Amino acid sequence: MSLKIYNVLTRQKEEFVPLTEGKVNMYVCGPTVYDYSHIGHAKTYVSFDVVVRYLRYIGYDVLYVQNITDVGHMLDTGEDRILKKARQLSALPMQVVETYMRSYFEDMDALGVKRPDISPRASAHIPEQIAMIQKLIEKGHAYVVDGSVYFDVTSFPEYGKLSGRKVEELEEGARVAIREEKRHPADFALWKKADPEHILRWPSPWGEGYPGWHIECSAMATKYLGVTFDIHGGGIDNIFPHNECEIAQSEAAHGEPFARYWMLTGSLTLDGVKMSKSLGNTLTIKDALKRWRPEAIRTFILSSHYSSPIDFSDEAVEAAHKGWQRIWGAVSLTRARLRHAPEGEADPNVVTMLEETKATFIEKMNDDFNAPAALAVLQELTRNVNGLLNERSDLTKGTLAAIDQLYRELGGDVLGIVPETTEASASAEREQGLIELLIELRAQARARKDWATADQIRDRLKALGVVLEDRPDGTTWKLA
RNA sequence: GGCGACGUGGCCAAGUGGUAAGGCAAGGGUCUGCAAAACCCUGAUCACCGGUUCGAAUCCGGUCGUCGCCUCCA
Repeated sequence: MSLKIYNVLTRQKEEFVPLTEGKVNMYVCGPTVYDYSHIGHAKTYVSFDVVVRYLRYIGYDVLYVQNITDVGHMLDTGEDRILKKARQLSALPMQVVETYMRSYFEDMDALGVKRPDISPRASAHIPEQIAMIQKLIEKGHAYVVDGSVYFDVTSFPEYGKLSGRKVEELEEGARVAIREEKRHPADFALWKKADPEHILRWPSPWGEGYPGWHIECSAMATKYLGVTFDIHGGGIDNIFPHNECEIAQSEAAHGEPFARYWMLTGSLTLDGVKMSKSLGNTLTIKDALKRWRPEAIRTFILSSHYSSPIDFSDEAVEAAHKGWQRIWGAVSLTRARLRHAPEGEADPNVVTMLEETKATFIEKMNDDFNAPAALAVLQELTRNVNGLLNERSDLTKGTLAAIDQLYRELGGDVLGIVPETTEASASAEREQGLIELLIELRAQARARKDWATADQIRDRLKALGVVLEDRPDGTTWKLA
């Protein structure tokens, strides 16, 4: 069975056939780095992280480009977001950019999001953007007015094909254009003339200015992925005008299709309402990570399809966390048992079960990256594994290693919710030794039915965050 | 006002024509010194109305409701 992707451009689920066999060129709109990243960013980039991980898992050579917007993104007041923040902090614009870009990568690293292969910055690609604008002017798709350049939407009949909007409708509902110099209210800026106080500025054929917001993505995607490439991703909230403008600029400039498959992620609300600065209900990734481990947040995000909107709430994340703990418990126990298991080949029956699990998992992911269904497969695997762990004391190293390996692939490599190492192996050797010593002493106490001592050890360790569980084959421990 | 999405058991959520995955919560049970964990068992006819069909959660029409976009947003 082959991979199918819901293509927003055609509003259909289509078989995925890359331009070049075995290779995927992919672009995802990145953040504008003017503040700390919030959990909405987490939803989008974790979603695409799993897309990239899966494409690689099934053998594609993926080139993943995600921009960093550090100039050109205007507020509706016409003010540059970066400049506004810089003024608030009395800092240089590039200090602001540097601060929040580093913060963004920190957050993504913490969430287990693999870094893009290229993270191009808009401010580092001014010449490419200018060249593209010039091409658009030459081809009659853009016009210059007093040092600024605008894209002429009437010159591109397909404008609106992604979002389903029509220029005529836009005109009706459009607010009074702030810049009267535009010929059509829907025309958008490619290049803006810099006012004297605007310090983010570059020389151009039209005078000192700065690029519009949309042109960077077109210019950088083209530079690194080619005129036509395979997948373009982003949040659904950018479908208009941003994504629409990208298509218009690129296809008008090159006369070739831009991205072939468009994948857009659903938005995230917080306790039922959209996050917004004015309501003050934003939750940064850093704050979320103080409450939940990254795997819990990833599991929560992957519990709904990437294209669905999700609502972030304590209860929902907590439920996802519990579900994750069940999987992680089975993985930890498998690895613990592996250390003392008898040598031997893998049990053929278990191997068959694992193969079926893997096949089903792939089937689900092939269906437009259905992570929630894939997660359910992992849960069923976990039920089977826990059953084996409970009932069979004779599991060999081969069997246990095969189980561990499947979790590493599906839960680790693809979904990124199964860590490489368990707490036991990750923690310091001395600490491990101390815990095991206490477990031994407690076992002796239990043997002589000294429950007071046994419980004291367990309770004290629990207070320190070390949870003991007595099983038929011995006591295991894990970090809470 | 325009465009679009959605409405599945207490909660979250898969499932797009053949009699409803999974997780969380709840109840019962097994195991256990106790606990924890795990395992087993128990529950929905899919917002409502009408239509198409041998047959629909799944297609069509309508009603109600929720949300997103249309202006900056991942």
